[in-house]
Amino acid sequence: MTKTPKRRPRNAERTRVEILQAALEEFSSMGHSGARVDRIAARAGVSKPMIYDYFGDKDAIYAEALREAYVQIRRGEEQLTLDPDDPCEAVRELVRFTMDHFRRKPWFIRILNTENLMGGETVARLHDAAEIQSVLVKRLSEVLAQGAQQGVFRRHVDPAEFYVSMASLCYFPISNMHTLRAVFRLPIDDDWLDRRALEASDMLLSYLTADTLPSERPAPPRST
Amino acid sequence: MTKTPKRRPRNAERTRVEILQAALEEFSSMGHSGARVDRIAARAGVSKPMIYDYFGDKDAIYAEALREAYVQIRRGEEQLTLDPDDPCEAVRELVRFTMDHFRRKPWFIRILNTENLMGGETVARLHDAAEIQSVLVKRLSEVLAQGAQQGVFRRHVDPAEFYVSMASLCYFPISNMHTLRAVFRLPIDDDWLDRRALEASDMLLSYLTADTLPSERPAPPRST
Amino acid sequence: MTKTPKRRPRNAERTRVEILQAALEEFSSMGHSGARVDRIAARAGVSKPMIYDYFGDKDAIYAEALREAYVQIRRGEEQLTLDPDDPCEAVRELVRFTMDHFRRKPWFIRILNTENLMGGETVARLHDAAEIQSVLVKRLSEVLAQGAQQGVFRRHVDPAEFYVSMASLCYFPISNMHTLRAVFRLPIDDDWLDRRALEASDMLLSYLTADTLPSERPAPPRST
Amino acid sequence: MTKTPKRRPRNAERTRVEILQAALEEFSSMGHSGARVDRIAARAGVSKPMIYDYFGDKDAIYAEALREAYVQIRRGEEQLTLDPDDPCEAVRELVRFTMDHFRRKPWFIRILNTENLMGGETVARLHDAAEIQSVLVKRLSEVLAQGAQQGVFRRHVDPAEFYVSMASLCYFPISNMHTLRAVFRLPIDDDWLDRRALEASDMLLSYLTADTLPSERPAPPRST
DNA sequence: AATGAATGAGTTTTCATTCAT
DNA sequence: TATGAATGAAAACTCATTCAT
Repeated sequence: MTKTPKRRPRNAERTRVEILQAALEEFSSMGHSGARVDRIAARAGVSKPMIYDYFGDKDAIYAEALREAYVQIRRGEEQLTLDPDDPCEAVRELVRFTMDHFRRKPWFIRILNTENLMGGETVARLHDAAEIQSVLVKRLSEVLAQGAQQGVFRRHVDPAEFYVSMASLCYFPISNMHTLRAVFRLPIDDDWLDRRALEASDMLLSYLTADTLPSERPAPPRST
Repeated sequence: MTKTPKRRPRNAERTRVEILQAALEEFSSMGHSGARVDRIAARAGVSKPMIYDYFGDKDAIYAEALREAYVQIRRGEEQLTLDPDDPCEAVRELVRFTMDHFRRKPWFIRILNTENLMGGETVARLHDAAEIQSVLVKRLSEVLAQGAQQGVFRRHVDPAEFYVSMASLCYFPISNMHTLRAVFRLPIDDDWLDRRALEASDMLLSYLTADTLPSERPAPPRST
Repeated sequence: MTKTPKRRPRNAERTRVEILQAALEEFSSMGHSGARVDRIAARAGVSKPMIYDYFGDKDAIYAEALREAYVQIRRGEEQLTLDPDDPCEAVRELVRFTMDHFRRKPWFIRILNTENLMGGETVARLHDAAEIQSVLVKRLSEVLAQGAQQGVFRRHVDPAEFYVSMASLCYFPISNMHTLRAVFRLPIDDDWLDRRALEASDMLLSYLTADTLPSERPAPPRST
Repeated sequence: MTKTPKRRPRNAERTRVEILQAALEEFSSMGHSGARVDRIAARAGVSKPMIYDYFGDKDAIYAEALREAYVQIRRGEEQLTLDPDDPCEAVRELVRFTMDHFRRKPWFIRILNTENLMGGETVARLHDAAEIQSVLVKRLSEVLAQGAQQGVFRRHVDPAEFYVSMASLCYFPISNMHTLRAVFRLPIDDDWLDRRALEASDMLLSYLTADTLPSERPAPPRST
């Protein structure tokens, strides 16, 4: 007869990590108010008091979970390698990576939505928030420079602004999948998202490779 | 001696509308779980039991508030007129309108986020959800057809898919303004959003007016 | 078959008073930390949320209970009448009254002890604390003046200081009855307290009627 | 490689004493329910399980802390020497000593209050409680006898009862200092307590040296 | 012998919902 | 019709106590 141990073994670091991932999932699937400390404890296989021991209170766990979401995406971005000789392909790769990360780690989008719903008070207090996505923007910056130098891309495209456009096109179809499905009857699944990634790339590259921007062209002659 | 009635009799329809708007604001600013029936009552200037009389329970109010958000945007869209002779300008106008609606009625974006966070169960049950944005898609459809006929736009662009791209570019900078501000230190204000609208138009029109899509072009010769 | 009403009838004022007395008893018998909101609710025959509705939180109930204790003793003091022609008897009456109030309303002493254990933060914030025992001190003041005028009492006895002495002699035997019983094996009961009241009166009157105070007398000649 | 022991071995007796003093301070400043085992451990510089090893459970620590309070006061009383030839001065010295002990070891008064709030169950079970203050009562007894023999004090004064009066006058101004300050605006500080000690002595000596007690004197003629 | 880690059993507090007038 | 008063059920948080190393 084997003794089933009633307590989990003493392992502070492991416990901390498990609580954090559990919290990330709970907060991102239920929102801040909807999240339940009991469920975080259950998901993490830990008793409730542990959570308070490790983190303090619900808001503090939330803040740590939010930071964890950023840390995870940064880890992904750091592994990204881009071909410096083919800026167009590099842009495609960036789009694929972004769409993929949003898709594979659904809690990232969800906890960002939660945070924005709450007015961003917590992210404003994450002291290292700014560094977090710096990796991606730096990569993007290099790609844009490379493309411009090769004469393939227009010049003077701001990397952060361009990142916002790219992120927009990847974020919205995923974050709003449920309402889009209901309202437009769109067939939202992995294939559809792949096609969205392709379309996003096309759109971004059309913009980057256009000789002149539409807003700078002369008004076309009206058809009479 | 006449009894002064404490309960001012109210116009039933007006009361309903006031509760609905209060609910919309409460749900969109606090999320579904974060919303408080007390606060909805207070915002609407009504007693709590009234709310239960008119709507049933919290979920029912939520569902009605969500529908109300869609109804409001449809009302806006119906007033939109587009110049049939200038498809480019029409696209610009659509972008401006969309960005503006998202900006002026912040609860629309916020309640959509809330609904998507919750998995879209409620919107799936709104029986007329599909009709709701039909107006806009129909307008868009006409614009795309017109542009194609004039030889200005590429052919075979799906209006719903194109709408998703347009909405993405308008939605994300607003819905995620707080995290963007914290992470990228972007100067998010009305001017910035106006510039985003311009950039979105340029991007969309580059895509629509491109002779060939980047993904269909032959791979560029590598720099040696 | 009579319907047992499951809810108490709607009567805000009565409910408030009942919660208050229940709180006074609970806090005074269990101390601040030992008091349980559940028990206050049960004693008052009310559900827990009512308590929070009426008072706010545990500390707020405590503060109101403390004030109530003072209000109750003031009500007693206001009914006290003293014979102006017989200052000695008046002092005896005051002692009897004080001892009696302390004995009959045990929560008064107990909540004062609780409050002093906690450092008096709450009483310091009761804005009308100072007026509360003013009645008794004023009565006492008149009695001392009367006695001085009749040549029975010494002059220049400060009424507040004298009150402290009187209260000391009445308070301690009651507040510390349990430890006194255990340590001195004293037969503490109503009779004993009556004798204490008599002894207190004798002591106070000896002091008031002494021609000279012991501390002002010449040192007695040492016995050789 | 030698393991540096994190657990410094400690002198068992010293550890016990430190825990005890920490417990005494914690219980007397927070009350029985308000006391926290964590804080006792922290104050004592010891881990929580240590406390359970040494004492058993919270109630057991409380009981030991209460006994410790009595033990400490007894230690003080044993050092007290009184001039047998000057009973008045001896009484004064007793009062000064008592007031001083109450003032210098504030936890004594506070833990007695706590114990009395709890109904004295613990002190009733301290098997040597009765001996504890025997020293003081014995000294007092000798002083009273001496005074009576010298013809300075009345006879037949019960030492325990007299002790209660003396203790009352010293205890209450200290134990209730916070409420007295708030209610009577008394300037409670060391000087004030010194004056209280003097007044207490005067009162007690007036009583002891009075030829007849007020309660045994004929009623004074009424003023007409 | 000593303690960091863990938890069961509460305790305070909140909130959607309903009754009684 | 309208609402102040009331509550059951659940949530966040605490704390004495014990296990495992």
